[in-house]
Amino acid sequence: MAQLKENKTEDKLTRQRDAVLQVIRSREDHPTANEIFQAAREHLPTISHATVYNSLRFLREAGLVHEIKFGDGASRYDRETDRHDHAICNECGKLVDFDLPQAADLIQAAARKSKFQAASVHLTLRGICPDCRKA
Amino acid sequence: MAQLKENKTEDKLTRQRDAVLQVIRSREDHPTANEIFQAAREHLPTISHATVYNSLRFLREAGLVHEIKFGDGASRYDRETDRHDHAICNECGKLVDFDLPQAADLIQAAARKSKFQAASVHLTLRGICPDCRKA
DNA sequence: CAAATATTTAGAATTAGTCTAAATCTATAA
DNA sequence: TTATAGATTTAGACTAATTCTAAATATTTG
Repeated sequence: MAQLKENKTEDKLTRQRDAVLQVIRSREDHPTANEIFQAAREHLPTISHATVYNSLRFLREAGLVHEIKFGDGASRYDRETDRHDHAICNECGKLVDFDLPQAADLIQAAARKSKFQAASVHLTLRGICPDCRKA
Repeated sequence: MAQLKENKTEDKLTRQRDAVLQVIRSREDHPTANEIFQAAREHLPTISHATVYNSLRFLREAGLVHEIKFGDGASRYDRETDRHDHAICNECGKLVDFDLPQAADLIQAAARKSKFQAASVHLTLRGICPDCRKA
């Protein structure tokens, strides 16, 4: 699963990869691969499905985008790569970023309890978003 | 999404549902729907794919099992239904339960930051599990 | 330029999960 | 007990997300 990068061209930001990155950077929300594919096609009409997935893997491994996987279907992609937490609406599925530094502080305690060597921690709140609460 | 149970037979633990529940209860780990299907067939050879999914939904809504959805493929099912946290190994994908009560305590702060009405919080640690650390 | 390597493409394949319609089961009321 | 209505199960079709494959294209380097 872990791979070293040794080739010269392996770290290139090609036209397709850049188009994918620009789509993600231009959006406040967390688009799915398919939404990114649709948007990228407006600039690069021949870009393929597989290339979007390949580009997303490349950008994720390069640390340029953040992948969010909560079941509920497709992975979503986030331009925010700093550590942060997520809230998910149980009604409409909306996904919102926020940062709770106290969650980050629990990393040592979590490592101790789980016996894992910690890489990152991340808190998920489930509840009702402001819009759904109104409705 | 929320549904009230009003019919007489709707809350019955049928033979198929019970077989699925027993599979989950008999395991320390977190099987996928497909693993549960394979195991349930040993006791109930005619049970179908769809019935396993229907049973899992039923058991989840009844609070008898806990569904865990981290991308990486299929939902996993957990006999532990009390609030708890998860650690996921970045190497081998192993999923381990633990409880960090301090994470539960952050629910109010998380609700305040996200503006959501909170239902639950849950912390996810990513890192390297003890087995992979050895290897 | 030519060879080697990397990337992209289109479409097939895979996997998880849902849907459908027919068959079966269960509870109940005449 | 029998008829029937409602619930459940079944097999298989279907959908959606993602990965794989093999051929075509592009890029780098000697």
